[in-house]
Amino acid sequence: MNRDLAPCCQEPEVHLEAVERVRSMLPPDEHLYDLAELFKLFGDSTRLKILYALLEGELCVCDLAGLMAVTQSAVSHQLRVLKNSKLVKFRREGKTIYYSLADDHVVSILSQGMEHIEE
Amino acid sequence: MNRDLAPCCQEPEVHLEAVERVRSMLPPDEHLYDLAELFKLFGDSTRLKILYALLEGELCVCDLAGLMAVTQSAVSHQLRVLKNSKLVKFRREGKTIYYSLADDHVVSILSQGMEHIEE
DNA sequence: TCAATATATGAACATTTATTCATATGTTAT
DNA sequence: ATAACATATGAATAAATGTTCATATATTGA
Repeated sequence: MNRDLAPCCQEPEVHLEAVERVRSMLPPDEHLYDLAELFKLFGDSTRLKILYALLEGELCVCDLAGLMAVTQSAVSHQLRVLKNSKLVKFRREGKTIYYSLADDHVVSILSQGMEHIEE
Repeated sequence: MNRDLAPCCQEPEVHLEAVERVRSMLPPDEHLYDLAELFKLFGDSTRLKILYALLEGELCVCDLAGLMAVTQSAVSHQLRVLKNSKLVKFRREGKTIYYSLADDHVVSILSQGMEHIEE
């Protein structure tokens, strides 16, 4: 890693001030990495559909699979991803497992994104 | 919630009501697909860093490359992605090309995500 | 116990995606 | 026109990711 690399290719002085200001305000790399991981979760239409479906309330795996015309296995795999990331939670009732949203932020993130789309 | 009901897989009638309600409220597939594409843009730490850097104002490609210790080529490729998606815009000044955010929504989407991370 | 049902999971496969390298394009100054 | 510089881009490579298939686990009821 070249931390003290010249800001601008051959004439460092030029944008040095702006670059240093930006550098000091950038979130730490670790945060950026986590944030990317979060957005990645929303970056798949299967997972998005699951999240949107769960906005209305809890649903079981079969409900979700039927709703979105996707294999039970595919839904299950994606639910695991969402579960591991603490975006959904679940409760068991006999053989059935009901999933629901675990985090209010999900709603606001979805809304912000959709607002942008609907322009 | 009145979930004192039987499993769904083999007896579709059971959660049928809930499923139908959800189905009627789901955004159209095309929207979901577009939304996934949007979030995918935020789902890479290189692109995230570019967007965060541009929050402070316009920067040229070399500024960005230097700032984030990444190849000029890599930055350029990602800038093209962001440009094609209308998240950044650019202006030319001689040999230098300055990039800046093209959309206010970028800020709010980033904020929402970061809020979630910082818990 | 065994069969049936709901869900989870591992492995394989196909697809997407980000980076690198080499080179091309476009701009300016000489 | 040529050299130098800033940026863009195509091809290749490697890594990550989503789905499918087959099978495993867990729960219930006979």
